[in-house]
Amino acid sequence: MPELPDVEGFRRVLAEHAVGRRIERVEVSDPGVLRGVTACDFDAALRDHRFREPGRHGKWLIAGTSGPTVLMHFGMTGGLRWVDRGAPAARYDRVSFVASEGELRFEDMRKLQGIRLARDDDDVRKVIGALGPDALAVRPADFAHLLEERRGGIKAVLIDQEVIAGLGNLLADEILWRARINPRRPARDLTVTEQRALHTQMRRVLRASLITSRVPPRRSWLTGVRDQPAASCPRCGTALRRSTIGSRTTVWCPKCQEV
DNA sequence: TCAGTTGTTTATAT
DNA sequence: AATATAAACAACTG
Repeated sequence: MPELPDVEGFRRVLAEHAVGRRIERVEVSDPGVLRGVTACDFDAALRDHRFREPGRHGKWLIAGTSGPTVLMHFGMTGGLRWVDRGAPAARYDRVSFVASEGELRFEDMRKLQGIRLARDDDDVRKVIGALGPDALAVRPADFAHLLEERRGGIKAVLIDQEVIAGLGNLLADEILWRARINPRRPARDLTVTEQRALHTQMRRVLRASLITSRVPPRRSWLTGVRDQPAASCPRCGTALRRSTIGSRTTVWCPKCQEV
């Protein structure tokens, strides 16, 4: 489910299929995913405009057009597909941007987040401006500085979108496991070596995940074994531990990631 | 029936 | 003030 690599995949769907296409109309089958705008106004604002090259910041997809900008957040279950015109609706299709060559479909089972309409750059900034730098763009020195400013545990800091944008639960656990850092270590207590390791592993995990547009559940990765009933560390074989941090399940290796 | 789910926000507690 | 936790959102799955 959507973390930075997944959203980057959705960005590519838009970039490969929808850029330059004229939006004939927007069909809203469930207005529950539209935030701060009615289906009628949304359609009217976008009609006859063309998609431009899309951007992304953290988990937000920034879909610019020749008119307003569409901001999409996929929550835990959202997705974006390009389909033939008039293709049968999937179970959780909520909004369809109809062009003459095909349709861009926003789907989302749980509707935890949704779609916003930004009428100008200022509207975009209201949403994106609250976020920290994108996880793929942050430089090592800035990364270290961000960690030193925070008092909380390192995992809570990594998934805080106002610190760094794009990391979710799976990515944070995977990155900490690779960097051999305990998720409850205070962020400001990390040594310079640990800060560097964390940044390096963050980039490495993200780059690998971008290829498949998801955190790959390979058995050599924490992500590949974390949901097994008696999961053991792919690196050392020690039984993995589970606990809850920030109300989400955290998995780590008590041997590789000693406090 | 119950617990759990890869995201975010809000209320409450520390 | 900052940090941590739980609940809520909605709709499933095992």
